[in-house]
Amino acid sequence: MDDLLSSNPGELDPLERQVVDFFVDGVRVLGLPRSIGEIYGLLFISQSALSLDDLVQRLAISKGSASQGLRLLKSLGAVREVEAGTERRTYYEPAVELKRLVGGFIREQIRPHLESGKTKIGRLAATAQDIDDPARRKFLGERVERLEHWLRSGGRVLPVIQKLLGQ
Amino acid sequence: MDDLLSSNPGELDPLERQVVDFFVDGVRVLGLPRSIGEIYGLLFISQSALSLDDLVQRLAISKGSASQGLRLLKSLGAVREVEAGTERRTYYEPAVELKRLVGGFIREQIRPHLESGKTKIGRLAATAQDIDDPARRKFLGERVERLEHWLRSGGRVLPVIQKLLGQ
DNA sequence: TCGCTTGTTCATTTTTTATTGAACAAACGC
DNA sequence: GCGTTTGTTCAATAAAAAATGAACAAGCGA
Repeated sequence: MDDLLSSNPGELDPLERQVVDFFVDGVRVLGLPRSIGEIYGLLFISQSALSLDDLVQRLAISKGSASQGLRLLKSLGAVREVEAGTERRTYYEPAVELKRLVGGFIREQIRPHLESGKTKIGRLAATAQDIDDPARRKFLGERVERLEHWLRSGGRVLPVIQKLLGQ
Repeated sequence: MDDLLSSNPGELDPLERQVVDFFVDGVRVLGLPRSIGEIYGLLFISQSALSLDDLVQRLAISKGSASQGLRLLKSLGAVREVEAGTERRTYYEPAVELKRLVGGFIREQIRPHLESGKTKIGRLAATAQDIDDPARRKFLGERVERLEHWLRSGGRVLPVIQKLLGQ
């Protein structure tokens, strides 16, 4: 029951393979699993939206991987569900605007770490206060300040990045 | 043969533990192995430079890990060897300037990926040219352009990041 | 209600990545 | 030369992360 442009059989053609591999490499740099790159890559190069089952068949991955991968990609704002009038199953298409992709990554993967880092440094500062030896305590205070400076800098840079990529 | 401030026995004190754990978490975000965080963390919180053997003993890691970890950290410019007048063994101290750390990470871990990405997109563009169907070819051309745009944007943002963190 | 389709969850298995440690090299003094 | 110290390499092992797939829900129509 193939329609004209999508729903191919089991294998990827060479160009699709090339694109998928490109994204597999790309997401590894970001510390994300390969299935994420495969899914996004295939969506990126497909002219029509794909269903979870399309992804399972074309990429030869499990339903579990496809489901989890789509969830993460949705949380990053990297794929959206497409309105399919009368269809029951949902179809997905990629977000291709750099601004959105970077924004989602920063929001979901970077900011939470900056936040928890801030908390940990707070605890660290408290521990450092309790050190008896004054010279040691002074040194630790400097180091803690250094960490705080790092985080502040990080927090200031992120919006600039987003602004620069924003169009 | 302990001297006054360094060369402690086998274990880390609670504050050292806290700092080391902080960096272990930190480097995981960057996709680096935990031993990297342990080594850098201990150096960061130590008032005197440490030798490879100090790291092995204090962190209870193998000589192999310490050696490889130091190599990576040196390549990132995150630790430097300290001049030890008459000593035979070499001692290491951390680089704590954000500029240097970020610069090293970009140079060693980001730029190479941007470069290889550029190459791959070139090959992709070539493959896309050979597609027969004109509509499909047009679509692929647009996607390739999109990728090229992403990489150009990335290349433009990196220097800005470095500049903003540069002091 | 049942049966069928679509999608999610999570314990187990597989794959990937990091760590270990033994063998090796290099540098030094004697 | 030899013995000792310091550090590196890399094949084998251990640890961590991702993928699988079976069991489970949720939605829908008959």
